[in-house]
Amino acid sequence: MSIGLKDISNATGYSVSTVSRVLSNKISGNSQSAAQIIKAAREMGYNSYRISVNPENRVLDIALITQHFSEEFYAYLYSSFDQVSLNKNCTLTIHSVRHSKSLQDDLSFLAKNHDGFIMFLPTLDPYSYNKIKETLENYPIVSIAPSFEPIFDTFTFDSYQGGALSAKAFIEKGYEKFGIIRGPLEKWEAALRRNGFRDTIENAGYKISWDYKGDYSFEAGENAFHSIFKRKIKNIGVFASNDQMAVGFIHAALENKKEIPTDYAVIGYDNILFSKIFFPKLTTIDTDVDQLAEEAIDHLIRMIKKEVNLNRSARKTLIPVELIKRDTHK
Amino acid sequence: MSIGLKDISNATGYSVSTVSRVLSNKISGNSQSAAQIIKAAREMGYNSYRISVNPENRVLDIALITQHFSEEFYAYLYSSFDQVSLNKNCTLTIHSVRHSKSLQDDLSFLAKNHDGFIMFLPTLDPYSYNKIKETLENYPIVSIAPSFEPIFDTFTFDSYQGGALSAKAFIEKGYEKFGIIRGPLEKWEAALRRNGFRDTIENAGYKISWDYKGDYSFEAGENAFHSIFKRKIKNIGVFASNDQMAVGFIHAALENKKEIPTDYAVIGYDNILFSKIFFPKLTTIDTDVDQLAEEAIDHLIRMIKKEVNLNRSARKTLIPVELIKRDTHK
DNA sequence: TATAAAATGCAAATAATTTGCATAACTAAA
DNA sequence: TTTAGTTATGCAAATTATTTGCATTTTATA
Repeated sequence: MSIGLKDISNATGYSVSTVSRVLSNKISGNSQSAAQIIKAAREMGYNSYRISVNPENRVLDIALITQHFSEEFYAYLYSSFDQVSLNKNCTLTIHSVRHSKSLQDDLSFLAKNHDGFIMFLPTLDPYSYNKIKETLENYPIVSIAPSFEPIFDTFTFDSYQGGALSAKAFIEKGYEKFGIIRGPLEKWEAALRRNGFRDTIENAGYKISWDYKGDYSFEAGENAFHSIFKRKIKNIGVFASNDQMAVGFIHAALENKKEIPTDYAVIGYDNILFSKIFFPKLTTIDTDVDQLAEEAIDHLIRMIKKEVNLNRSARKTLIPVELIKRDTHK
Repeated sequence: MSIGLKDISNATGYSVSTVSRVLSNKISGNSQSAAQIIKAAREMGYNSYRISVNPENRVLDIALITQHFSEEFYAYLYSSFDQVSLNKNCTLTIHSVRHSKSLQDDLSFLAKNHDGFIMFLPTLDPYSYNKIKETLENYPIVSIAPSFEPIFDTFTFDSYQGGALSAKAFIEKGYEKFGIIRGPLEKWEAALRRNGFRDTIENAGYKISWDYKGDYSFEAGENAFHSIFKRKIKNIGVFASNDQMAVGFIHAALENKKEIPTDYAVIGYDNILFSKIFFPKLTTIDTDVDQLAEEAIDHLIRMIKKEVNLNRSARKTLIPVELIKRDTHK
């Protein structure tokens, strides 16, 4: 049922005529009441274009809910989703809730103007996720943020596999000492990368002899080098949980006249643009954002078309990752 | 005047009853007519929430019209505009028209759902800009793309000043030989950066002894080095039109055992994240995207509130840039 | 080509919005 | 505090928009 003046009248307590006059600007507006009515109209989705038409015939409006950060990854993400949604005949709009004052309200509003959400909110806590699920019951949502227990159907990269691939690459080349520069473990994907690496090393009968707790920053990589340098460990395979830390590590190593990969072999994670530019070129784990976008949007469309049962419990789909062999290991 | 079934009926040739039935899903939909009607409804903005209410009392909906590319710069741009629009009590949504089949149609549609546009379409030709201006007559639009002759009120970085600052930095440090790695000159800002650099060099009584035509890519920077290396020029101040080329140049120089800044001093442009990470740390021109966003949105809001006369000819505002002195010159 | 199912348009019925008018609330000046 | 002028509000009537019953046409399928 679509929202009319009567609904806004009920919600605000003003008569239908007043609501009408405010909304057609026939009243200059005691700013009090006018603002109140306008706000309600907007929030309730007065006149919003979301017809009860079969989605089969329609261009779907999809919202990518994210938190904008000034990182290359976000540009990749938006670019991929843009391309894919075009191919699927959807219109994609991007909304940041990074500075949102009330996530519930913002999402409710967006839900009225879109057919479904792709959500990338990696820093959101499970409580808030559940709140969203309650508020937007049965609304089509796909999450692409790594999480332990998914609240919504989730598509995310196989971080465990990424760690395992790195370990395998070192083992195959005959390394016998292994180190890791971890990401912040409260981030689920950082824990997975570490576990994948560690389990594979240990299954092969080795162990991790050096473990540095980083925070994904370039500086953490530099500090990691100084830590390992002090301990005079050498000829070791180092798995960095992201490329920034890997680059920071190598940077500091080069400043200290060390050789890469002779003294320290390094594998990073993310395959950022600079990883192939950096000297030496970085061996790293590549994530195929296009594939992620493709699968996430496919699934969301099926949800919108009610081809997926929204009442079953949420499941998680892992997108495989790949090792790109370059010049910092071997 | 708001759009009703009658208007859609007129536009499509179907009776009001048919339109009504299609739009309320009472007809399964001969896909032909149904699709036609639904499309028209969407395009004409049936039921779209854009009330003729005084913008004073309202949250403004602003669209950032862009072309998504996987470059760090876009992440910066979105992040800045997101933050600023929040402070100004606006809702910002981001729309890519990179793969748009009909720019006119897409923009017309967006215009019905937003109060104004921030446009960043640096690759668009003047003809298309003029087309947009015609189609969306009197609709509030601010452009932030560099252009020679602005069609819309434009806020853009002072690229000429950037080139001039680089030249001055070299001259002050006593350099007497100067080179430039140009961006593609069909890009207006690349021409400006070059002109600013050249004019300043020539006004000081010197001349540019080496000029390489690049395309903003890392590889162009590498090739630029090989070109200058063959010609055995040394002790020269090289201004690269962007950081990627600067980094490419330095990268190739280091591979060939040259010293930076001793053999070649380099100044880049953009201050990308990696410019301070790269070894040696890159001297570069910094652009304050937050300031750009702030001024562009301020102006757009004034346009929406009709505090700016939309009929006067478009003007261009230049946002100053700044030289960040690091380790690749001196 | 026959036949059933779906789509369409007209006009009537219903629903939503706007407006005239009377009254209430507020504002500014005496 | 009073008062005149302005603006806001609600009721009910008027207008406008949308939906629906019914007869007819078109389309799809055997």
